[in-house]
Amino acid sequence: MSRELTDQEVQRHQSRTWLLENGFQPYGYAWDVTHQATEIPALFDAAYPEGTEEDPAEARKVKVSVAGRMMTQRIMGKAAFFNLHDETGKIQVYIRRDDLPEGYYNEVFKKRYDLGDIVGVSGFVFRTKTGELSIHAERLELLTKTLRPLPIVKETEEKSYGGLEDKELRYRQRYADLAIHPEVREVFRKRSQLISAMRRFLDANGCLEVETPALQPIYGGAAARPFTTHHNALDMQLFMRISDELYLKRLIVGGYDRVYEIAKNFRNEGLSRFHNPEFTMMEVYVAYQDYQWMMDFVEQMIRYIATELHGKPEVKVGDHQISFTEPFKRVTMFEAIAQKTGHNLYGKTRDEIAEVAKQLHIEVDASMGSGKLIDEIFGAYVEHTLIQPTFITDYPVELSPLAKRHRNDPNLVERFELICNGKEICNAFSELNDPIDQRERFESQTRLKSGGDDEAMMMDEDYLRALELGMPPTAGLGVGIDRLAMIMTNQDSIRDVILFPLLRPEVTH
RNA sequence: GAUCCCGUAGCUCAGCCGGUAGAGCAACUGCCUUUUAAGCAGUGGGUCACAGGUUCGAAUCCUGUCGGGAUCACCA
Repeated sequence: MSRELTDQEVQRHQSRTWLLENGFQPYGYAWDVTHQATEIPALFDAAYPEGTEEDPAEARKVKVSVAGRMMTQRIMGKAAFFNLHDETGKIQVYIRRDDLPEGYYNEVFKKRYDLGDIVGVSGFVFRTKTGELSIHAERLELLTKTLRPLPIVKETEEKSYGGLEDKELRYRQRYADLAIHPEVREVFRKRSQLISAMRRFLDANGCLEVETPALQPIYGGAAARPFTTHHNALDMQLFMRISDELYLKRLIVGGYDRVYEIAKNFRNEGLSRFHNPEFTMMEVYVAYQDYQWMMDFVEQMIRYIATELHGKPEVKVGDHQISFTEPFKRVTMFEAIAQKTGHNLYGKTRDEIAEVAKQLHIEVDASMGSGKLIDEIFGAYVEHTLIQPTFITDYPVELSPLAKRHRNDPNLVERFELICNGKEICNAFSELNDPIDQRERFESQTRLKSGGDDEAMMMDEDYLRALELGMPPTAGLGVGIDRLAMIMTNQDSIRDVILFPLLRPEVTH
């Protein structure tokens, strides 16, 4: 594939060739980085206590060596300034013709360096006339020649200019987005910190991190359509996991009392600002506990994570200040619906509930059971109104084929979801460990499947065999990491918390 | 999958009641040894997403395609 180069690219290619032909390495091997940009002010302040900064005898004593991209430059004849951006921030560099080897400033720096190039600088730290802390370069080396122009961001105190606004380019060329937008790098740094905080919390609570198959012969653990693939050597159909739930519970049967996995799940469904076909889910299973215990556990975990990320158990999301401080509200699904719609559906028959749904302008068709209807009403009238973290508890049994029946009502299960900023971020239940009940639930799922519900679960005989060996009472929890990351980083699209979101293939004309 | 909006220079955008493309930054050539959106003088750069149609003439109007965004539906 060949492509017409733009004039700026042609010039950069020519510079690369010139450098090679004149004994300069356009792609260096290493640079001894002693400091990062944001460390330099403190270093300088420590070296020059009040009043000693102006003393000429004291000058040139703070030596640093840094590396990064040259992002803006101001050339003034025989001297120049540029801003060097590294992972942590930026620092201004001052270079003078007479400090560099003969000819380097005019022939190499001025003619062959371009914005975006990665350079190494070493020298001493000083303060310019206008007060900006800068590095007076004693050595300057080109470490990586860029062959394409990088969008340059210029900024004043109040405003920044340029940058990449095109969402498509930012997602497709995330490297460019990250390279020029420190705030985007910060979002993904926060995501990483979120996951490591979660891991610390789980580890500290005696949970064992495990790995289970992503390629599964039988998929299960959620209601979703899978991706299908094929193993050649075994000539076998495999599914990309939609959940790791059934494997983790096998490990509980095996005698590990607390296990968790941070897993990529794959669901063959539509894309939206809340859905990416592959997404990250943390699931944890704790033996000898129930969903009430799990509510306390997840509440502590979320509070811990928020505090680790923001220094306090609060976060601003859009126009809302969300607090994880107080005990989270706990409301049953029926109470929540009654509060928002005025209809108490508890104990009502399927047809009575369908009548209410119609009054509430929800499309009802004959295949919808009472559980489905209740879920629809909840989705339409309640979920988006729950901004502060709220536990919704006690779901209809037909929505939850892997959850244990409620101890006080066999039509319900002991399940909760944590809703925050109008979206579900956790789902948990007391795990069903009666193999006979589980078999019946699978069978009713199988009937749904043959009735055309392609999201219904498959019968999993091996999982039933495991339950027949005895699984202790267990509480299980799933946390949507991407959704949680959206809240913790104040992003309103899942694509802004996934480094490389799925897009249609790029077409080149 | 449905509806609406968007696609113009490397980047950000203007032009869109039809007359053959513009600005700022970036680039190039000069001048300038403490600038900071550096400045001053000059120069180049576009199959206006793609393909058709209407028209004497289309970036502009119409149709289709591709890509993206938003909303809706299913799901976390």
